[in-house]
Amino acid sequence: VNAAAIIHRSMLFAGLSDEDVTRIASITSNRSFKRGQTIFAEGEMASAFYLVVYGRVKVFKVSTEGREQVLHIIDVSEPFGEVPVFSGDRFPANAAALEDCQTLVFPRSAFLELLKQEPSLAMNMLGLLSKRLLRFARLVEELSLKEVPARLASYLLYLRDKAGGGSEVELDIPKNVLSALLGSVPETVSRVLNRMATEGLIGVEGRRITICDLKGMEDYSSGAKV
Amino acid sequence: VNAAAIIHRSMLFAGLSDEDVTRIASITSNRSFKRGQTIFAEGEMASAFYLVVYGRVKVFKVSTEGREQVLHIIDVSEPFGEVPVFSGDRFPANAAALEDCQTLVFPRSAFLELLKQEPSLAMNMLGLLSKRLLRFARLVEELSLKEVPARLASYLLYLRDKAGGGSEVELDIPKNVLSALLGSVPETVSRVLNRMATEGLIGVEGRRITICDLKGMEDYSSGAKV
DNA sequence: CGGTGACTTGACAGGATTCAACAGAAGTGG
DNA sequence: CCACTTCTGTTGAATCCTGTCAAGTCACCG
Repeated sequence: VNAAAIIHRSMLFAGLSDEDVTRIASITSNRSFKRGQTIFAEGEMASAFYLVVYGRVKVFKVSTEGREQVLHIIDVSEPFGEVPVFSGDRFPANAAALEDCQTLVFPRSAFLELLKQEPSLAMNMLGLLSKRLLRFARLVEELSLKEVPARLASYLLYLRDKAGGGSEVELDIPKNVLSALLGSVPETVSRVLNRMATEGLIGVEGRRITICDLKGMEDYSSGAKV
Repeated sequence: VNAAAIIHRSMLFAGLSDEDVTRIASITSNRSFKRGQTIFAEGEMASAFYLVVYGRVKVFKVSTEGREQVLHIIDVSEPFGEVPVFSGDRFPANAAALEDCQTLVFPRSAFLELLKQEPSLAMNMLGLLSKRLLRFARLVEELSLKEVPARLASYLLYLRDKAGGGSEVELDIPKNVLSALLGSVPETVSRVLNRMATEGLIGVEGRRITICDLKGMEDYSSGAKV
């Protein structure tokens, strides 16, 4: 696979010259993972971060009883595991492959070198971390202040936005991963989906969901009681 | 108040020359707030971020029903409201003064200028945002995967660490703010505190708390059922 | 002294997890 | 190609944590 092409496509390295990109590509190596495989575990020493070449990755925490909370779903051309590059030296969460996937590995020290030489790369990284903070702030808000139906409605509306705004959306992840992303369990998500369907808000056929009552869903997602 | 002195003391501007510090100080202005006063509200356009000179600030989200979730307690010499400098242009949360306090205001554009000229400032900011991400990751974990007693135990142990490790800790915030920080309500926190006391884990006298059974508290904070 | 805010306690209700059982789908291997 | 296991998803019943409502105490301040 062409490392330079992927680097070029990622937001993190946007605006850099071709020359820079090849220099960046030269410090990376490749690692592939099979579906379900652990990429790194919480508490492990971190000497590098990753960029997804193809496939998707989940970043998650695990409770003592084994329940998972997904923090991020990482898509193609997005980086993950970058926090310990700047703070702490261990991964603060786990990462595992949602599908067979390939990653580019950026060694910490070499990347820090690059950062110092390339101010616009630092700015890109600041933008990336800020976006992550925005995401987390929303996640905290939903976990603490909203109930499961509101979180689910938010996610469906988010999918709708991402798809460009039709009335049909398709779940991009299995429902057990979805439930872990919403901070719940598969049973509850299944029930809520059912309830929304009987209330006429949505139609459900497997992973394909039709949003019938957009306004109703927006009310749900804002946390209004029904 | 001497802006340069506060800037010097903050982690964000660590390692910069005196010359740089005076230049930085020159772009700031002062704003004071009374206890309880709103500093900024979620959704407001953000043209600047803040640094606490004295007093403390809470950064928080509010639900439609009015319940609060505290995201951060900002101490002296710490910055807040810095996310929209790099991503989005509106504050993602609210900020209010916990006590009468004074802040230094950093206009966005002038600060971005400085960042480009001073690579080590960018590195400091990357470290800061990463620490915030670590904090958020823990917060999400606790909200989603642990119950209130575990969160409270974690916080008490955190206070103990901060105080240097005795058996006596003093709550640094009122209990209603504490409950909003733990993602709960005053009633529940009061009850849990009571339960821990009757179980002999802690002693409670107003805001002064004695940790009697350190191991027991650590078990609690890890989420182990009792 | 009236009043506001911090804190506590009791009763109650309700959302959500847990446990258990099951149906399909998917992937494996002989 | 089919039997078998594994994973995904669903449904029902019971339990429990936790938030809500209501009332009341205590301390502090104008």
